[in-house]
Amino acid sequence: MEPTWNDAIAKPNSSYPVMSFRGTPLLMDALDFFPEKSKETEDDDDIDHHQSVKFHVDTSLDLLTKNTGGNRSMEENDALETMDEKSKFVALVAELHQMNAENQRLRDLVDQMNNNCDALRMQLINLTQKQHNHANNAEKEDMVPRSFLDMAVAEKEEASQQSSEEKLREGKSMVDLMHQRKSNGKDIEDKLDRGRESSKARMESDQEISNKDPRMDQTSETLSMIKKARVSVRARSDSTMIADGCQWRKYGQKMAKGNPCPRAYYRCTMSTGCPVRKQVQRCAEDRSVLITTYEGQHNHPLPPTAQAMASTTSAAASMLLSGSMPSSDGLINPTILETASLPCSQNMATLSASAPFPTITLDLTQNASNSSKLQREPHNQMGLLSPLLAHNKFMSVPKIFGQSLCDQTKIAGLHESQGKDTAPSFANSLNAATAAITADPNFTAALVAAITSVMGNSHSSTSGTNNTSGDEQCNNNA
DNA sequence: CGTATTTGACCAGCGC
DNA sequence: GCGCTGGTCAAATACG
Repeated sequence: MEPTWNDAIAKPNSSYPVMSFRGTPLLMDALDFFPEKSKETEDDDDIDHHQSVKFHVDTSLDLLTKNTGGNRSMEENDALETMDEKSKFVALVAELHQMNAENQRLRDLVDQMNNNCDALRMQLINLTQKQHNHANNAEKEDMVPRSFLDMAVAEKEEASQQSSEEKLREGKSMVDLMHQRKSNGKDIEDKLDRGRESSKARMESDQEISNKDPRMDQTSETLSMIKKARVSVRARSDSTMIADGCQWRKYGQKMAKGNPCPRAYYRCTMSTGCPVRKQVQRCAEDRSVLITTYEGQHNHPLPPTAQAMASTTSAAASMLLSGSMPSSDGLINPTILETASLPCSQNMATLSASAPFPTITLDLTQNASNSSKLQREPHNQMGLLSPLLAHNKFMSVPKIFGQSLCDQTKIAGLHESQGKDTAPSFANSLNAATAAITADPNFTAALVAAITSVMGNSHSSTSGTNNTSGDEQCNNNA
């Protein structure tokens, strides 16, 4: 059991560095007036620390030896003054130590929170998969005509249960890999490839699984889909791009079918080899609406302003695919999915798992017209957050989406487009997939943060780019 | 001159 | 196989 916030707060580090000659590194950090020198010796052994301590000792001795041979009362006064200054100095140093320790403790807490978040996310994925399995088993018991997906896995269902869970864990480890942003993109690709190979090898070595099993390459398919999973943001903006905190370089522009406005292609330039790309296009119906589609995950640290959108993309991609993870039970075949709106969220979020890439669309334009104040202030879209913020701030976001997801009658249009055999399975799958996405606190918090970020910067030009591309021309023409 | 943008060419996937 | 479309590349161009 990992320590919680309360535990960490209630049990602060008892080894707060105080003024002493123990030679703790924090002492020198706090008093370091030569950071470069300190960095050079930062990785050295304890000998350097002893030398640092000796420096203080020697200084004290120098102060004391300067006044030898003088008047004894003067000596006492100097000693008292020195002692007074030293006590003040000690107090300041102790305060610095406390601030340093507090800073370090907060960093540790953030790390712990991130770890806990990841662990919870994995648990959520696991639970979702188990629910999938239960639903799938119940379906097969109830339904005489099985869907082709069920038929594909029916024979080995019982025997492959364990291997499915192993594959699930494999897939989760792949999702974890996607979150290792400190490694470069090539490393991630290599790890993913190795993971795919090991996953394939594991499945190949599994005598219980037929070579013709359609799930054979589903893990690799899922992984590629994770990389291709997209988050689309619709927002009203007069600028050519929404400000998401990242630096982008335009590498192409195309005229898309059915839209007179060109589509611009950007790639992230905050790090060499960053695989993140985005497409920016104005809506054909309403050219004041800017549609930004993100794809991929950053492989570098992000500024806080970019963290929100990146987290949204990352969480949405991983959770979207985890909800539709076909590796364990073949429950969802994304190619048969179609777009589903979430009416309770007033079409604010749309899950589109249609081929080839699943996409979550965040429609930030729906409520803008409902607010007269917003109409007077076309750039201000904070009103769009009202559906989220009006419900206990961030924490109610999953509930908002969850309610819509629980009402399967609201995706009736999907049932019409699907066969009778596949519709219930699809509805359950979509429900579970979207529930997994929207129940993820990381995603929902990131979603709200991203929306806030976008809204706060929608009227400003995006950092790193200042293009006058065709979409702006299109907007001007419109 | 270095960097960013533009834009036509090229490629892959898909449907017919 | 062919055409269409989306996506990417890279040379040319613009800009600071």
